Amino acid sequence: MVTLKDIAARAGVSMMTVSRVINGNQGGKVSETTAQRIRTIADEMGYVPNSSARSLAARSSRIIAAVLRNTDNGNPLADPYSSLFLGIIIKTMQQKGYYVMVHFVQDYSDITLSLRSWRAEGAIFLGVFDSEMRKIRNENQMALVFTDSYSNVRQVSNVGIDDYKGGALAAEHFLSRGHRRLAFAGPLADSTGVISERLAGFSETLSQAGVILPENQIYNQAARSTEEILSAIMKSEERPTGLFVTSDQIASEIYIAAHHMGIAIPDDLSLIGFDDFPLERISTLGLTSIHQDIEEKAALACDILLRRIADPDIPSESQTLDVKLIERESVKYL
Amino acid sequence: MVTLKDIAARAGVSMMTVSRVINGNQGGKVSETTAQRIRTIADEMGYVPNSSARSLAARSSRIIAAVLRNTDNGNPLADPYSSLFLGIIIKTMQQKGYYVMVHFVQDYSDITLSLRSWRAEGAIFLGVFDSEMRKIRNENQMALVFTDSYSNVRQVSNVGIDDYKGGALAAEHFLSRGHRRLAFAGPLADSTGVISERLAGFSETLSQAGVILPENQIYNQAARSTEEILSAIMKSEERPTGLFVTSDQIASEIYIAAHHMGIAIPDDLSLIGFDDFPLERISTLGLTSIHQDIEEKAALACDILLRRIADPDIPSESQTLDVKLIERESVKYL
DNA sequence: CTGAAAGCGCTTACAG
DNA sequence: CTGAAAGCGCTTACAG
Repeated sequence: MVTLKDIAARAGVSMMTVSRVINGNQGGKVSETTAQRIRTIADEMGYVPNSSARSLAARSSRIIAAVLRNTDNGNPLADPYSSLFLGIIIKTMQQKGYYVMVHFVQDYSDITLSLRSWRAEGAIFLGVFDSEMRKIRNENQMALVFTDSYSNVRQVSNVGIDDYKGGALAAEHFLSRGHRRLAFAGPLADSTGVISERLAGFSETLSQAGVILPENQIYNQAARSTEEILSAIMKSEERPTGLFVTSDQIASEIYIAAHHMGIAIPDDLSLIGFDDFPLERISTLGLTSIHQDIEEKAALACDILLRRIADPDIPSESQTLDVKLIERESVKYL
Repeated sequence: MVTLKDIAARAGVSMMTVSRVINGNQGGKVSETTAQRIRTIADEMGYVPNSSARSLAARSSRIIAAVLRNTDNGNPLADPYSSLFLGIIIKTMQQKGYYVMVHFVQDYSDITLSLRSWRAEGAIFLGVFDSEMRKIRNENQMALVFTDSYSNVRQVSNVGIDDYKGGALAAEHFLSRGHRRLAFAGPLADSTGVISERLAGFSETLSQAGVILPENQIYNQAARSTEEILSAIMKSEERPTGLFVTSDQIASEIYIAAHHMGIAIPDDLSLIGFDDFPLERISTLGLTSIHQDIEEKAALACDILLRRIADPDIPSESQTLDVKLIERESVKYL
């Protein structure tokens, strides 16, 4: 391995001069002539700085940790939403000269280790960490940004969307189309803020219009297959005419199961999804969905993180992005 | 930050003794009594080893680089296949005590930098790196494993599947069901070995049975929308009765576009996908598909990499996993 | 504009 | 079973 020392020897200068040139000669501290010469030599020798050494000496690692909740089935990246999000983070951070290490964490003790071992300068959390948030923040003084959190812990940066409004928009849309009997499906088991907010927005908006979302029309999609849910809906005494699901992913499965079972969407059952996931499939499907801007959300998370790294003293910052309903053809006029 | 030195001072021993205990007291070199005491103190003080320092001193980083080809649209993790694969790699490596850094690379020069800067002990490449493979191997003496490569470079480890056979199986299945006019769709632009092998296996097997796959029934899915392809197929003079696509992802889009356009699968058009992607959607769809075991493939890539890290002198090792056809209901008997 | 010294927090290699 | 010394490859902080 070529080191600064090797280059210094070859160039007949001190390591410091080489170091300054490699690091961009801050403030014109090295004459352009020597700088040029050193750059040429470094290139010739194929010099690549040793990040560990730099990290150790400068106490600055340029590492960002992306922390994902390890799901039971075992692959956090099986979820297209998380994958897309992570991809944007990696790309953005890389452009800014940071390295991204990805950590899947199961329980709390994993987290501190992940963050501290490499002296990560910042961390972005994907998934639900509400219950550990306070401890994470207290034990780790680096820049942290959470996503989609509904914890009440103060002094924590978070990027989320208006999930309640998303549910409300779905309800309003159904109501405006004349629907009065509705159903909801989502991964309730998570009991994450995100899902319960969407449900709350949906059911409360319905209530306000005098429409009740019956308890038995709230389906836990994590516990039952798509077919089971659909057939339960279709067999209901007071059969729902519309179904709101908490992701386009689920909506997609509903479409296919429906097609299979001879249920026409929207003729037999209207459907609203969530995410407006940027995929040809979703638009071809003609799925009406609550739009959230994943790109913007991820970019914002990076942005906040980078600002906190640059100045650790700025106050924590939480932002809630707006959502809107994208109307396509999956909701029928009654 | 708590350091070895702090612990040593508190315990009244040398740094070396602490170091040995922290690293698992290799070979019972420290008495269990002191070891116990040191562990307690380390826990109390919340000691987390500094990986940079360790990496620098031991010349062993315990970092694995996952290198993904940066796609034009910009997010390599928008592809569910890559995401799933990466997830398995991260999970597996983490279990073995390695850290995974993810790099998106555009052109060749990015790669060496990514690998060397942190002195990664190994790297797994996802995507097509055939043309740079030789240079990558020559310039980086760490353990490397490529995936789905069709380069003829020797002394390189690769994990792939029998893509040709996959195409052949699809052809045989169509033939056995009486199909004689067929079409193919995939991202030809890539001109990756993977896609052209699948095409070759498909078209050559057809040829051998006296069936020609016409040039104009080979669709470049990267250049045309799913609807365009479908309508081109349906408008053909000699209308194909079956379509083979190179991923379940594409098949999924075909289903939806077909549904939209009033084309029944398999009644109007039979369909075979590729991957047998582990998703409820695919099985609900009833898609007949060529199965490849992504879990096994990723695990194998990790396995080979770890063995090469453990012993750099073992010969490079390329493995080709088998594929099989999973029959569901998307191919009609003619 | 350039450099000598000290140190970041560990491990290796040796000595006892 | 334990430790003192040297060094990994850089940067910081200072001096000139």
